[in-house]
Amino acid sequence: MPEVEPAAGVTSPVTVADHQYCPATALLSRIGDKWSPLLLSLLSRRSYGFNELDRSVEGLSRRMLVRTLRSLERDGLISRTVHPSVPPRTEYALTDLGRSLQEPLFALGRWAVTHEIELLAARARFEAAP
Amino acid sequence: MPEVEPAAGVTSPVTVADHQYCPATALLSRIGDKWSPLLLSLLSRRSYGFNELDRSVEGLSRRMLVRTLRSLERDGLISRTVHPSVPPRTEYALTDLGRSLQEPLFALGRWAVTHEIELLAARARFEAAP
DNA sequence: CCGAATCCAGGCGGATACTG
DNA sequence: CAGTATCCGCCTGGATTCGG
Repeated sequence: MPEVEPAAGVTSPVTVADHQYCPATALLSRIGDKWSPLLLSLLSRRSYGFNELDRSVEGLSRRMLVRTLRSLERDGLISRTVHPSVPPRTEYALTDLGRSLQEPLFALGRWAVTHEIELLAARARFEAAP
Repeated sequence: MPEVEPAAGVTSPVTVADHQYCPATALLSRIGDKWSPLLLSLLSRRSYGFNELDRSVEGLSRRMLVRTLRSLERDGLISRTVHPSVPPRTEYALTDLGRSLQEPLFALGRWAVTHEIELLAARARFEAAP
C-alpha cells in the first residue's frame, strides 16, 4: 500500500525507494510486529506501569516488552514517564498521536472480526484443493 | 489489538490463546508482511499477470512474489486464474473480500501520510535524547 | 511463461542472568 | 522496580538453479 491509492495506476515499475519510503508501508512494518498491536490496544484506555504490562501479557518476554515499548516511544505513539518514587515507577501511556492512530487501527480490527468466517472458509477451500 | 476495543478493560492477563486467535492480530500477521500491502495496492485497480507483477516491483524476488501471492490467495483476498493460452498466462485479481479490505487499509495509509511529519519529528526527538 | 526446490544470511524473538 | 547484556534457535526473505 505504498502509494495508498494512486499506486494502482502506476505505469513505471515501483522502485525500491518508493516502497521503502512509502509512509503506509513504513507504518505497517513498525506496528505490524508481534506485540505492538496488543500493547497499543492495552494502552488505549488507560496508562500502565512496566511490571503491570509484563504481568498483563502472557507469553511476552521482558526483552521484547522493552524493545516494543521503545519502538512505539521512538515513533511518538506512546509516552514514557519515570516517577522517582519509592519504589520507582515508569508509566506508559498513549500520546495524542497514538490516540489518533486508534481509529484506523480499530477499523482494521473490526474488518477482521466481521470477515473472520469468510477468511476461515477461504482457507479451508484452499486447503481442500488438489 | 487482539480484542479490538474491549481489550483495554481487561482485568485478567491476556493469555497466549487470546492473542493468537484474535482475528485482528491474525490479520496483521498475514497482511503486515513485506510485500502484501504493495501487491494489494497494485491489484486494487486492475488485474495483473505474473510476469507483469514481477517486472512492476523492483526488488521483489520471484520466490517472495509467489509466496506472497499464495498467502493472499489462501486467505481469499485475491484470485488466481490460469488462462491456457499460448503462451500461458496466469491472472491475479482482487476478490470481493479483498476489495472490502481496501477501505480500512487505505484509511491506515491515509493516517500514515497525514502524520508522516509528526512521526519523523518524534523520531528525531527520540534520537536527540541523552 | 509460471512456477518449485535448494541454499544461505540476517534479523526477530525467547531464555537466562546480571545491574542501579 | 525497571531495565540491560548475552546467547541462541527459528523464520523470513534473497539468490540461484531446475522443471512443466
